[in-house]
Amino acid sequence: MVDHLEGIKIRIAEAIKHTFQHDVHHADIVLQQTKKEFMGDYTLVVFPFTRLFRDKSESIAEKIGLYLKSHAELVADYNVVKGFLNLTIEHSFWINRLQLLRTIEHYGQLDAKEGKVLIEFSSPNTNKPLHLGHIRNILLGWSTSKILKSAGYDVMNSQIINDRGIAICKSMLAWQLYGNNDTPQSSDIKGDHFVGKYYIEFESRFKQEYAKWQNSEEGIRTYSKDRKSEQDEASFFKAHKNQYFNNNSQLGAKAKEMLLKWEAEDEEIRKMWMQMNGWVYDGFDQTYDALGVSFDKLYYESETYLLGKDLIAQGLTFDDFYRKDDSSVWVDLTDQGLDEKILLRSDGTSVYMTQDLGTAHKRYEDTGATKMIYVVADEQDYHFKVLFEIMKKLGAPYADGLFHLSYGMVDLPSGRMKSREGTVVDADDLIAEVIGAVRTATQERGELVDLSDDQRQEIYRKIGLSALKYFILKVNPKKRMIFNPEESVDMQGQTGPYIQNAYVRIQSIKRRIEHEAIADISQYQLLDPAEIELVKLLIDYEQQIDQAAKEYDPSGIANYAYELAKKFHKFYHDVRVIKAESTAAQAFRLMLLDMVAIVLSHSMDLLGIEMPERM
RNA sequence: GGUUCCGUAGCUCAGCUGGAUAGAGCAACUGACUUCUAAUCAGUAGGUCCCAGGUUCGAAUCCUGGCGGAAUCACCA
Repeated sequence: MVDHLEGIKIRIAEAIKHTFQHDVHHADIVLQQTKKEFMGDYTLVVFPFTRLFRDKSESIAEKIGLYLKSHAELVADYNVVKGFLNLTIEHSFWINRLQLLRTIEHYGQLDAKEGKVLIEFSSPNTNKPLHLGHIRNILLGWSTSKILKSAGYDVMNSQIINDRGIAICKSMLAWQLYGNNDTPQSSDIKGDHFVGKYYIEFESRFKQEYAKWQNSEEGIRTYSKDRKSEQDEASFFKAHKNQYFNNNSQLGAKAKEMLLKWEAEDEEIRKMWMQMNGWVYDGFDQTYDALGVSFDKLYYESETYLLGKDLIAQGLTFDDFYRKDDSSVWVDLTDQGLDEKILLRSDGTSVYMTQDLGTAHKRYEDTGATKMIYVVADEQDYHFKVLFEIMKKLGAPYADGLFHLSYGMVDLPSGRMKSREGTVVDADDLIAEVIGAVRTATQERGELVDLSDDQRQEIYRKIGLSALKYFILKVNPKKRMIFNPEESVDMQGQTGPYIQNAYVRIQSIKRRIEHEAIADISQYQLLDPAEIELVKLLIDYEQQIDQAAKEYDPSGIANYAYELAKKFHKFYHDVRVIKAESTAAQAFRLMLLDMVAIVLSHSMDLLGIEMPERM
């Protein structure tokens, strides 16, 4: 990664050395973009120097500025406002930079870095289809993975599929009881939706059963016996639901029996389980495909849920791990401001944490990854703090490379998504809707009429997904976000389609220019402000990637891509390319547009967004 | 109650390790298409950066304490 401003910084360090006899390393000098209400390109803030140089800020700025103007060929002019030294850079600098960028083979691909990274995202349960919450997770995971690759890491995408447990047994049971041997094929329903249908079926049958029980003798007796004072009937039965499921429910008993049979590897149950999960995977694959994401390594909970016990056995030889009288195993994390945490139940069975410890270790053994990123919603912040802390106590070699990419929940304008109230936004529906909205909008505009139907569909798909993905990724991950379905299909303003439109406009210009640009670009001297703005952004790109990778935050890239598109649209409005005033100007602009298109496309690719050639 | 996260324009969001008069988009209003695609551009209006202290030449940003919202604090996953 080159620091394009290094030349200027070296001169500033030199100016300081010469004028104030102080050694400042040029890499420590921070230049910021000059605010647009002032004259200049970059600004040096000199306030920090006042004490060091025993001089007034204006005077320091003036002296450095004067030195630069006479000694630094890149600095065309300067002005001082209070403690701010604003530097105007020679136009030749921008031309040089652009030419340099154009020679870089894969601009945006940073130097290879040490260490293998494994990133886990999506990680669904197999009892129902993916929804909007998964979409945020998947987009964040995919984009972060892309960004890390671009920053030079060797990255593997992974997910752990929660394919076992009581939830899938509910779906299986309902299918067994009420399914009439239907299949996704026979009923023409996508596999994951098909299985989800039976999960809902179970829940609704269970609800009926429970309601009936509440009015039975036993139900009434339980209520009057176990209710807390001032607890009304509705809230009592709401709280009692789990207990009912475990102790009284016939459906509950059957589901639990099925789970036990599954654990005992009952042949018939395992067969049904494989069949139903197979349907779900077919469905998931379609959704992943539609979103344009893929995984390198899959883990299944059914294969990992027993892991971790060995690690805990080892842990018992360390401080802070101990066995209680009832033979349950605990770890004491109070020295880290956390609690004591159970790792093995008194009957020797494992808990969620046990499994996660084991899985992390297995992944390290499988892949050698020393950085592992978990893309999981912020409701599990505490869990991961504890997990990572235990790993440290166990002395795992990858313990310092563990990172929880915690993100906020997705709310609807009406509030939280609730499956019980049917407000969950289905992933497949959403994808179909955004593409449909684009189709309608494009047809209204009357564009693309000369293309084949297939070509048009492909463009609708790219635009629709860009609207959806950009809408989600532009928000800082750790913030809870409000997803407004209407705004998510907006195509104007700060949106994916706006950025795509910039790219499309460039392609359109290039299609209209037949000849190769042969003119000497350095003959072009009087750059338009819009052109300078573009070069400034372009030379900043790798810095943006580096930062996004350090912070595991795609929103920075999303905002950058928007800024670049915005500056381009301004350029497009202000400056002619095809009817440029000179051949040198045109050659410069074509080179500039090539770079802008490359960076727009690359940055959007980091977000998992494809560019259409027309729209 | 403990811990963590969030609080910026009517709405959705930027604001990098502290820097100039806090920025975008949407919505509202006004202009610009015989011009390289108007999914665009230019402009108007819109602010107690939750509140109060503190650190600093300088605080939306850092610290402390409040207020409001969310999550979590299971021998659930």
